Amino acid sequence: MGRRDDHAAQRILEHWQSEFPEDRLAHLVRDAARVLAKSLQVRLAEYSVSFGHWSFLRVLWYSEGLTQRELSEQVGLMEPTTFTALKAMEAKGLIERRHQDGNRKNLHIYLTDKGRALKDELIPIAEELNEVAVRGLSEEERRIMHRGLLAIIQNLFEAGAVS
Amino acid sequence: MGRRDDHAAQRILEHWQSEFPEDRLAHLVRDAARVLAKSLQVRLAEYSVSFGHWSFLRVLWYSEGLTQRELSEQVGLMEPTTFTALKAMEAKGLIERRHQDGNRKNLHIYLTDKGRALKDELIPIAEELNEVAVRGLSEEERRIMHRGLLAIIQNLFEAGAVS
DNA sequence: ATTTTTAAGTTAGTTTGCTAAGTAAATTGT
DNA sequence: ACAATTTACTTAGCAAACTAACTTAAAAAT
Repeated sequence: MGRRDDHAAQRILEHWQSEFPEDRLAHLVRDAARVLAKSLQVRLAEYSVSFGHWSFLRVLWYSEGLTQRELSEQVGLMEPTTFTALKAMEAKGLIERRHQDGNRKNLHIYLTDKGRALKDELIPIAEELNEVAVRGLSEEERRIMHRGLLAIIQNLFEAGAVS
Repeated sequence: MGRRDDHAAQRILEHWQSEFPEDRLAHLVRDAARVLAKSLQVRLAEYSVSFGHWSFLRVLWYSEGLTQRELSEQVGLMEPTTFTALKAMEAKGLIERRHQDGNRKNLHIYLTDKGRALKDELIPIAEELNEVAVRGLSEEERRIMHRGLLAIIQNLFEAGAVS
C-alpha cells in the first residue's frame, strides 16, 4: 500500500478519535461496511463479478431453484433490486430464470455451469478477506461483535425504528 | 410495530442463524449499517433532512468555515458526493458557500441560521436512536464493538484491501 | 363459475455513493 | 516572470439500493 493510502487510512482512523458522540457507532458501522464492501468489490472485479451479484451467488450456491421473491428474502434485498440484479446475471450467463410446474408466474432461479463454477474461485477469496478483516481480534471479541451487531438490528426493529 | 415488521425482523434475524460462513461478518455489518441508516432516515425525514445532509450538518455544527475538500475529508466521502450534497443544501437554504481572503478557488462552507437552528432539534434524535440501538449491551461490549470495528477498518487498509 | 383478493414479477423514478476526466486557480521551481 | 505542477472544484456517467405504482397470474370467496 502506497503513501497515499496510508494517509487515507490514517485520516479515517483519526476521524474516530474526534467529536460527534451522538452517532459515533452508527457512522463507525457504516464506515466498516463501506470498507468491507469495497475490499470485496476490488477482489471480485478480477472475475468480473460485481458486489451485487456476489450476494446472490452465495445464496444460490447453497440452494438453487428458489423463486425471485424467495431469493430476495434470503439475500435481504427488495424485489426490484433482485429483479435488476438477476436480469443482469442472466445476461452475463451466470443464471437461468425458469418457469416450473406449469406455473406461469413464479420464476425459479438456477445457476448455469459458469455460475456454479465460480463457487470454488470466489469462496476462498471471501474467506480470506474475512480472515484479514478480523485479524487480531480474539474469538471472544468476534463473538461479542457478532452478538452486538445482531442486537443492534433487533433493537431497531423492536423499537419500530425501521418503517 | 405491526405484524408485518415483526415478520421482517424475524426474517432478518433467522437469516443469521443460517449458512454462509465465508463472509457472515461482512454481511452482518452491512445489514446493521443499513438498518441504522434507515432508522435515522425515517426520523430525519420529519424535518426534511436527508441522511446525506445530516452527515454534513453534524460536522458543520462543530466547525464552520471548512472548505469543500476539508469537509469531504471530515465526513469521509468523496468530493463529487460532497459537491452534490452541498449544492443541494445550499439550494435548501441550510448552508452558504463563500470565497474568502481573495482566494477565488477555495469555497468555505457556513451554516445559515436555518441550518444552525436544526442542531438542537436533530442531535437529540440521533442520540436517542443511538441509545436505542445499543440497548442491552454492556459498557464492555460497546467498547469491544467500537474497537473491533476500528480494527476491521484498519486491517483492511493495512492489507491494501482498499484500492 | 365468477368475482375478488392476494402475490410475483416488472417498470419508473429517486437517493446516495462512486470513478474518471475536465477546468481553472494557486503554488512551486527555474 | 514564466512554465510546470498541484490542488479545488465541477461535470458526466455509472452502480446499488430504495419506494411507489402497474400488470398479470394464481388462489380464495361467494
